[in-house]
Amino acid sequence: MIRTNPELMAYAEKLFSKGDWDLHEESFGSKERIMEQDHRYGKVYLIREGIAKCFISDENGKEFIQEFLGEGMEFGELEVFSNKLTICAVESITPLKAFSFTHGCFSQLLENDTRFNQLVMKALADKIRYKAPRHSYQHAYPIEDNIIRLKKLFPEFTEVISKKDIANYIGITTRSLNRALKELKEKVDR
Amino acid sequence: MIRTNPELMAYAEKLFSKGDWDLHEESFGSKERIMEQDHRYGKVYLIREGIAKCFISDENGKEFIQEFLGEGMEFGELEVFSNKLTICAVESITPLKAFSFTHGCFSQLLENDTRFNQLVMKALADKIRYKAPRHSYQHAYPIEDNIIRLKKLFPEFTEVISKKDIANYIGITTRSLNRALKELKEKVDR
DNA sequence: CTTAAAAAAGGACATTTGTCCCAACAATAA
DNA sequence: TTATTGTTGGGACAAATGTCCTTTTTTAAG
Repeated sequence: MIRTNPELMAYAEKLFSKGDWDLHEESFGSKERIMEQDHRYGKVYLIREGIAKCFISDENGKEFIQEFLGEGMEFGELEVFSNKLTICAVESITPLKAFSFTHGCFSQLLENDTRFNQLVMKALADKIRYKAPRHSYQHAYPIEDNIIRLKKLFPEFTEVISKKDIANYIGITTRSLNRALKELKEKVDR
Repeated sequence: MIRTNPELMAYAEKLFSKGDWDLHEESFGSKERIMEQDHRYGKVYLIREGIAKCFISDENGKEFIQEFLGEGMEFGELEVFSNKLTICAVESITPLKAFSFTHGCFSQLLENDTRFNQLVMKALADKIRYKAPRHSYQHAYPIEDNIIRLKKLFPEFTEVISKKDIANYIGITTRSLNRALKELKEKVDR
């Protein structure tokens, strides 16, 4: 549920400590908006510590959470490859520390550092791999099954992430989430 | 709705005609299964002509269509980056012509051909960009709106793609699709 | 042309999920 | 402390969607 990428994380640490790249560290408090949807930025971020959410919101203000980003996850990288606006907003859930690459620096690394190139490529591939079954599962199974699945994957999810965010992640209303949670509990008690 | 990638297409043509890479062309009839889910293959395909569907199916046999692949779209590439099993099955809808790269050839191209590397990276990024709003939209809006949207994007979609596939793409049953289509028609007639 | 098989359309009913509320209980600021 | 706002939990009803089945239409096969 909260995605991570230790390999990329480790490599970024190494690049940072070497210091020959234009790599910075930035800090954010919790609930800070780091990127807006449909905007243009010149930076790519890589989370060093903390959790953020990446979401799309529609004109009615409904949020649909794409991913919860943990250590080693990047965002803002898609806009390096195609010169378009952001599709997601990103907001910190906990306080955050992140590396920031300028687009220029990121491109240069991609071009000159084979290992970096591979890791970024793999990170993109993983994002695709991860999304596919998730959405199909959410459509095909009742809410309850989805929650059971989340609990297995990430037992303490209710402690870190708000109900609203969980609902927006599954793509349902909080009302439906509560109903499902209640029915689940009743089943366990019996 | 049916995705394409002209840039990558053009570049693959060029590579093919030069002939110094181990690149082959393969042909398939319609409704042929080209890749199974949860399997391992040693090839990456790039569609030269025709349309295919890429889908996940669950234990009950329900299909959820990820993408309709048109000219210039690749599949089987994710498995080059992480050594895992396929997540999707791929089946031709129309007769198909496709380039096939061995994993080895694909990797070498990635490493030695900067332009190819960029194009593949961009193709991955586009797959991510494309998926995000699609799923959020499908959740947030009633079926009717989704169909109207599809019609605008791709007016002739009912002629090429079966109702069943369209339903599986939107993530609904054929019954619901028919209901929505009927109501739409009635609205237009009035 | 005839028959079988597949795809499309839709009726009737059950179930799920959403909408619109309101109440209880924090956490926070004044 | 007292408002105030936000989060959580849930009741009652409405709307959307799915399930199951039957009928019609289209396509393919003999």
